[in-house]
Amino acid sequence: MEPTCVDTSLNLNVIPSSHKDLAGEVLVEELRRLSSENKRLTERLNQVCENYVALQKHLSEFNGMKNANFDKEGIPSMKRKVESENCVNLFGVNAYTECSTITEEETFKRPKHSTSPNVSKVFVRTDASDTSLYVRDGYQWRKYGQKVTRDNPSPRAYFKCSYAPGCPVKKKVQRSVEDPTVLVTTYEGEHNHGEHQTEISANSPSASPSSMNPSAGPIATLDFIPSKVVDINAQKSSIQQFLVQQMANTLTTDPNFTAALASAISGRILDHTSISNR
DNA sequence: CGACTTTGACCAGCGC
DNA sequence: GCGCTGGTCAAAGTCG
Repeated sequence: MEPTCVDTSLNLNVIPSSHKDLAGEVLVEELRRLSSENKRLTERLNQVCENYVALQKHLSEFNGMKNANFDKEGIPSMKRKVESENCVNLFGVNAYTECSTITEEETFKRPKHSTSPNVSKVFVRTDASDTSLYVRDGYQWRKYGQKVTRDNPSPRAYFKCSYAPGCPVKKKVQRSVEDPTVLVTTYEGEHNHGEHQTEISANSPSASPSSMNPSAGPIATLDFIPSKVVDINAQKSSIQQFLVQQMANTLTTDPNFTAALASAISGRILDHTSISNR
């Protein structure tokens, strides 16, 4: 399966050569600026696509290795660490990916936790300057502990879902060893309350559904289903959709771009009417 | 005043 | 059995 990337490059080199007045020059300048910005975004997108391809390759290699181990031993090894090296953030700022896995280590090593077999990980990139351990995901969490673990100098925070009374879901949040700007969030269990739109981003203490503001920044959105094997094609298309939406949002919310577009269209219309009036 | 966070203490599993 | 480690508890502090 060949990963395909969305071609979002825009042809912004539509510069009317006959228009040499002041407004035209401003517009040309604006178009140049937008062209360079578009180029930057295209480069960024290419980088994301490359990361995605690398991740897919990594995943297929890992799957091959895992199957080989099962064939050889019949049972999964309890010592294997399977997750942290195989889950990579696909995006840049405040974006995430999900690794729907059941941690073998936790399932077999600590029987007392086997009542919550659904374990999944989410990676959220944050600002380098930010040291908080809060990940906004649409649910309300109550922190009940924090611990420094042996394999990671940054503390691990423990949260329980307080969105509904008696909800068994817990999550652990810890910064990645390799990249301290990445928050690794581990979810355990399933919510016993109704479905809820989940929006994942970093740095929102005590995020409650009512306090969420979708316009407050780039927030990735997707239905979060712990431990379900997500179809890779669906993932791909959702990623592409997300990228296109991000691009469209960036352009449509940019007042400079919309103003330039409006003046360009009105200029064209005026041109057209003045020519037809002659 | 209630909800939430912080943080030290405690508990249980695991390896030696 | 003992020490290490991760996970949880609960009292104290903080905030709106």
